[in-house]
Amino acid sequence: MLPQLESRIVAAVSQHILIRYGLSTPVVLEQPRQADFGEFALPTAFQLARERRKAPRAIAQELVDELPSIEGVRSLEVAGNGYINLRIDRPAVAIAIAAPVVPPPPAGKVLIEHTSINPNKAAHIGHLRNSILGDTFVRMLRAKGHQVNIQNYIDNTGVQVADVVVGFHFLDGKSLDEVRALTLLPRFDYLCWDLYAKVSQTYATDEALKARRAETLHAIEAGHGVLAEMGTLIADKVVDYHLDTMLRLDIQYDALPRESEILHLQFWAAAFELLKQRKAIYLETEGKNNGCWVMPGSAFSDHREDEDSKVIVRSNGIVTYVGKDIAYQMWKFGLLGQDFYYRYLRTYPDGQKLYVTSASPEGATPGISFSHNDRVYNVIDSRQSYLQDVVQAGLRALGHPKEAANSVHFSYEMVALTPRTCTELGIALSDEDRARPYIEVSGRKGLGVKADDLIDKLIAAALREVESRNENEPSETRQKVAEQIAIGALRYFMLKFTRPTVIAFDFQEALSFTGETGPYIQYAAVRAAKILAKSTEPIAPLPANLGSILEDEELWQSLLAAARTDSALGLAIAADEPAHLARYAFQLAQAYSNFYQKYPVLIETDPDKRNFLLWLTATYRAQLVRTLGLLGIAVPAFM
RNA sequence: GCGCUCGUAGCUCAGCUGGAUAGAGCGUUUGGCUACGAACCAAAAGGCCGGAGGUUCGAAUCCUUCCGGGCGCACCA
Repeated sequence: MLPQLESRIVAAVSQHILIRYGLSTPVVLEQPRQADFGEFALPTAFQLARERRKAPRAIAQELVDELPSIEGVRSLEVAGNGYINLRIDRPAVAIAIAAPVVPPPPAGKVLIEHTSINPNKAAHIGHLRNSILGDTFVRMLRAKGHQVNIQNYIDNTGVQVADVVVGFHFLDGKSLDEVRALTLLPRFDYLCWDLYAKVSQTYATDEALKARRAETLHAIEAGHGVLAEMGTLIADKVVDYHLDTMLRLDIQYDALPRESEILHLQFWAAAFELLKQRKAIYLETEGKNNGCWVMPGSAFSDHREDEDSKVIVRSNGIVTYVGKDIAYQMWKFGLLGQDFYYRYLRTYPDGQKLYVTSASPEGATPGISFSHNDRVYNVIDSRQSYLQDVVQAGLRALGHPKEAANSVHFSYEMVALTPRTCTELGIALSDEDRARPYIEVSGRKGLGVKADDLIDKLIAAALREVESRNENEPSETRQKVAEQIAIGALRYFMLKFTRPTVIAFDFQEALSFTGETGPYIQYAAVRAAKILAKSTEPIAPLPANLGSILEDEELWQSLLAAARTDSALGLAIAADEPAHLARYAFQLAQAYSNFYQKYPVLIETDPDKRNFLLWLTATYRAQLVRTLGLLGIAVPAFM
């Protein structure tokens, strides 16, 4: 494949520069702006110009004259004011592309935490962005040979669960049994969605109810009594719904670490001792934080003065959220000296087993651990970057700079709603809000789009299209195809924006299946499959001599476009940016659509050329399927 | 106030470690289906890359500064 050739060129040029000039200038290979410039371009002469104090063009000429020949490279030429353009040996590359994908060498053990939705209400579109980003990055890393384990953290003892318990018990006067009965009704997660909004709004006017919140939270943290039981019941059921919702998007997990176990196994106590020993935190004896254990601001920021230190343990002795997070992060790297027990929870349709943490060995599956990772990605929205900085600083202060450096906050911006979509949802907006580019969603206000509602809506829209185009297909297969298209549309929509971009969600835009969308890419793969299915002849291996076929510039460019998947994957991983791969998928589909239009395959009369076109169609098909697979998007049987 | 982040075509966004004439989708205008299925293709119009300085052979990209959005700076999670 192409990457081998690329690294061969880079190696040859670097070595030459080292020998000839004694410089270890990093060599970069670019794609020329215009196709007829060649396959690759080297801007190396510009870099050397500075050190050699010589005109770039003269250096480029010197390089071209003196560079030894490189296998697979046909010619070098100086262009512009110092570029070196490379033309490669086309038939050799074509044949290399046809070679099977070599499995990557085993890489390090990686943990990715994503989803991590508060288990007190249904998932919404913002959560979908998190899960889709995380899941896609998992697929990308696995394709590169990493052993990845996927964690979905469950904060089942936090205030948000407490709020819903308050709602059922104190606001609606429900007993434990009554709540248990409710959990068995359909869409219990939607019921909680509404109740959570109701409770949050009632707090504003009802001080007595607000006092119940602290009481409930303490009961849940302690882990016994009716309130705690109710909390467990609610959280477990809502998590079940979240797992089902995510499974619709083909998103799975290996383990669900729960806050309740972090409390009961006293992870924090172990971390606290280590933090004190290493003097990473100290007991404040004056000022507003008097009596608290704090981390000095200088530990996590160059800009912060000491008065901005972060409280880790409150003056009443109770640890803060960040404190627990430091302990959890230590566990991820195996630095805590203890582990969870793991209880079997469910088996996914593909046979993959899911485990949930447990506080005792009873009922636990022995011999399992998800700790001791080399690298950790936390997929958490960018609003929490300050806290993630503190967690990282904690590791550094404990004397683990390597682990701190391998802690990645895989941050992303929120998903908001366009004013138009708010209006469609029946949400009243002020004139001020209507003028804004987007409106932030809010669980407390019940303002948002539920994930399952959106998926249902997408499926319905896709089904209408599928039915109008495929009258003869049975309804079950049409339903299945509509689901694949809907998921493709949703996943691509969430992936095409880079992480720091706020997505202003708009129904009209999300429900569109034309242009730069998942279905466009799926459609390209389906069309390729259709040609291959209709062709009655087997595809012969490419001959060494392809004659004049590859001299057709457009055909050659088309072939080249189909060969860049590995490069695109590598760049996307290096940049921690799934959007790069998503964009590549779209470009690949565009290149294929263009080829499809321009080169009718089955009616081609020259048998050699027909075979080549068939071969290229199969190559495109394989690359499209593979790239879509990395994005978690299936290719339907028809569209 | 401090920190982070963004400002690119009418709209929504790409632009990887600075590199050749700044790209795509939508929208607009025009052309292409007796079909390897048009969820498509081709073409056109549309840009002082927020402003001003600087570094460089070269800046949308790096630095400084200003302007304008967003987010974060709890003994909440």
